[in-house]
Amino acid sequence: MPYPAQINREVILTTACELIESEGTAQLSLNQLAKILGVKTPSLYRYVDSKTALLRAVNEATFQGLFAAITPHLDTPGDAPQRIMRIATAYRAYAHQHPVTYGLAYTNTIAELRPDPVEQERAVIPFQALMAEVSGETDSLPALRGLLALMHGFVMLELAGQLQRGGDLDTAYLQSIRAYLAGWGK
Amino acid sequence: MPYPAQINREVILTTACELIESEGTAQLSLNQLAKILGVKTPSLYRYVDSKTALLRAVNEATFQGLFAAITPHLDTPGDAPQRIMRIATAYRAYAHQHPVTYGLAYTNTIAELRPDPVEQERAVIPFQALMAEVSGETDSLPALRGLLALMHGFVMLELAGQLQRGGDLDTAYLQSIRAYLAGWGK
DNA sequence: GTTCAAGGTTAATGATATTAGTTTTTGGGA
DNA sequence: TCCCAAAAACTAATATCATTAACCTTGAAC
Repeated sequence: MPYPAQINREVILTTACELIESEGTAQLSLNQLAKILGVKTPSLYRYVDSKTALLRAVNEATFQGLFAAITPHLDTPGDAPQRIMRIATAYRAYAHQHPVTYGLAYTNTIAELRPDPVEQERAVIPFQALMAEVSGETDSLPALRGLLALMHGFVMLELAGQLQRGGDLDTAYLQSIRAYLAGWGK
Repeated sequence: MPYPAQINREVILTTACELIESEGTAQLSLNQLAKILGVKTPSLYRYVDSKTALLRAVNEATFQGLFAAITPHLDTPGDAPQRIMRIATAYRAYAHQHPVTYGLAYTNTIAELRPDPVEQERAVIPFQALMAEVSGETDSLPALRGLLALMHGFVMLELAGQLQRGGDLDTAYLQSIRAYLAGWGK
């Protein structure tokens, strides 16, 4: 391997994530990214097809991180609602730890930035089995979708600064999910 | 009034909305916008401070449109859950009719594009009173937040192409909200 | 030491938002 | 009727992007 590489795809991706998280998505330019990595801008194109492809990779990493954060809570002690509450808590915690990249990943305005939706849906199947314990098998898919919607929607409204009228958001989140599960349990 | 204006802020805004909705947010450039309006790009700056300000105005219009679409259902016949279901249906319908601008409005990745959050929260107060009929006064704020989260989250996941495993999304949406309301009603 | 290909650089292109300075238009006052 | 002031447009220029093409640089293998 002549000419040892100064950078690689991995470091580009993690640096991009950090940069986005600290400066905001709009501030991410390949110029700035290259400067931080100590390299000229066109060099990045040896590892990344385009800025769009880079952002899509960032989004894929976000989803992987998110699922890595919540999956361990699938097989924990307690009944289904208890485990779902733990998953919901971990879900929100992850979003709070990575607010900008989380928001970017779930931003639908640019279709090219979306990871493969089929892959996405597949990762969620184990959670459907858990939800089935609450809603019954028949309704497990719509029940899961509502749960995902509730978690995602709450977190997004929070991150968008739209839940600022006071009150404890932690308990509001848990209360809402508990109510949702109770409603399906009937 | 010397030199009658060829454009005005209003037509810039509506054209921008149309352009975003038809071509996607990323495709909106001031050049293209100016060309459609039959004017050179710098002329836009007489009416709009910056592209960011224009997008914020688009978002404000989106929120106004959304609330205009759901508010009429506040005072309709039936009990509170029935009225909330009508509101939820109208909410989702609006998002489906304006998918791109709805997504843009709720995209938190760029803080400068957000309309005044205080204003936002104020607009939602009448709905809290309705929610109180289901949850009781004490819990009306968290219960409302969960409802908004559920509606918004569901719609966003839909628009982001993340609910593609089949099944009837219309009934999944309504079922989930019904379950949520039932859970609070206990 | 020559070769060769991976990795990096320089230079250039076209699009972008934005600003400064200039020109065009026209209604109201002379 | 003519002029003029100011509103509203325009031209020109700048800086920053992402991206591409063409050219160097390195160092391991022969």
